[in-house]
Amino acid sequence: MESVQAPQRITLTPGARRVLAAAGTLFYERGIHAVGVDLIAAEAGVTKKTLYDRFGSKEQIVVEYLADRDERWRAFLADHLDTVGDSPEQRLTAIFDASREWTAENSAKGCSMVNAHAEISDPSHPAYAIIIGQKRWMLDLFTGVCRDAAVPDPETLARTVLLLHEGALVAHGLQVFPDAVRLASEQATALLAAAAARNRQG
Amino acid sequence: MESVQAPQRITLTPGARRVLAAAGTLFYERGIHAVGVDLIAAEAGVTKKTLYDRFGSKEQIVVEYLADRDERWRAFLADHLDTVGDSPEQRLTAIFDASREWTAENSAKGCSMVNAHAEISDPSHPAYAIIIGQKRWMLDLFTGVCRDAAVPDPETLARTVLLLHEGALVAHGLQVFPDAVRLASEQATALLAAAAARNRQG
DNA sequence: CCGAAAGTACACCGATCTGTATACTTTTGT
DNA sequence: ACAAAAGTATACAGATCGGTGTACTTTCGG
Repeated sequence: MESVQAPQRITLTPGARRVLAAAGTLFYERGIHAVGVDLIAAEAGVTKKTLYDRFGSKEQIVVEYLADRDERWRAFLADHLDTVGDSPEQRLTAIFDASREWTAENSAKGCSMVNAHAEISDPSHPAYAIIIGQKRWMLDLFTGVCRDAAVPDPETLARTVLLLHEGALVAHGLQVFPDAVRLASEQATALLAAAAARNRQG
Repeated sequence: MESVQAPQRITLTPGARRVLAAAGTLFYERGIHAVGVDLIAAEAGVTKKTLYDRFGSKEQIVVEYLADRDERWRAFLADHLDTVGDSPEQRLTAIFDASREWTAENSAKGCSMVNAHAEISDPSHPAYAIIIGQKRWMLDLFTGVCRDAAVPDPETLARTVLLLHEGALVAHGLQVFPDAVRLASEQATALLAAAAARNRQG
């Protein structure tokens, strides 16, 4: 079943692909409102005409930017999950390992969804659904892992793991201390192990 | 001792105070780059001349906005800490209680520092020091609490508590699930208690 | 081989952006 | 009482914003 508010996507011609790549870097590094369409077009080596023929509006570029990043993150994560076994411990570790790689390569300034949310005030903006959707999806993912583990309250554990994960992205982006995602990983797996042990004894 | 990079502050005349109040609301709710000086002046009931006579530039308004919010948060937190005893458990709970109140009243869209960071690319921007400074200060605060508690590794525990705290602000701002700060509070205090118990036994 | 799709080059539009200038009035501390 | 500080009203400047229009060229699958 599709999401209730699936955003409208466009077909990506070669030029559109370069626009999306340029917009992705610029939006993430400088912020959405700080980047103009002229700069995006110039950076992509494309005329503004082409840009508007493909995307129609700057808002649509923003939507494609977030949807594309969301898509790539989920694929990246799926690849990592495919390499490990079915045990909850292994899967949880794999998720955080993926996050660690991803942040090192693509998210030095923190989570693009959180950052985009800071610049969008209107909840009816089509990008809103993507942002909230990814966080809910991550929570559901953690919840599935925790349910598979034999723990007393998988929903609460999953929420706690999400807090650690989101906190780590922030701490990494603001460079509060080194290797925040690794710490989050260790603490999350420790919580899972402790909850499982507690359940076996109680 | 003062911070190495203390930002330049201005004297707040009545007009400047209204500008700062208006800018605070607008910047937080709509984002910094999305708000123009004309709107700030109009909302403050002040002419643009007055605005520029007091602040000199929009960038300086941004600096004052963040410095003021940082100042008010620290004062708010100090008030809460004054009402409780010296025990680490009480102080940690007081910090999260303050956060819960603060987010409910002033931070429905997440942490203003994190949100501002999303819009500022230049690390030499005077606002940068304020943003990073607050997070480091929060980490130091948590570290102090954990050191006072008899736990094996207070620095790591403090970092973990910071992750829970920052994660909660994000989860609250994006409304991933209800009462995220309360969950973070419960989990943080549980971690502190567990670490203290482990230390007494080992 | 040909037509449609995709692209280039470039001029242009109205709105909005940060910031300034001029001339005058109100508030306030001593 | 008086001068300095703080304020109003308003017009303006130059740059940039998102977005459009026209005329021409390139690419490529059936």
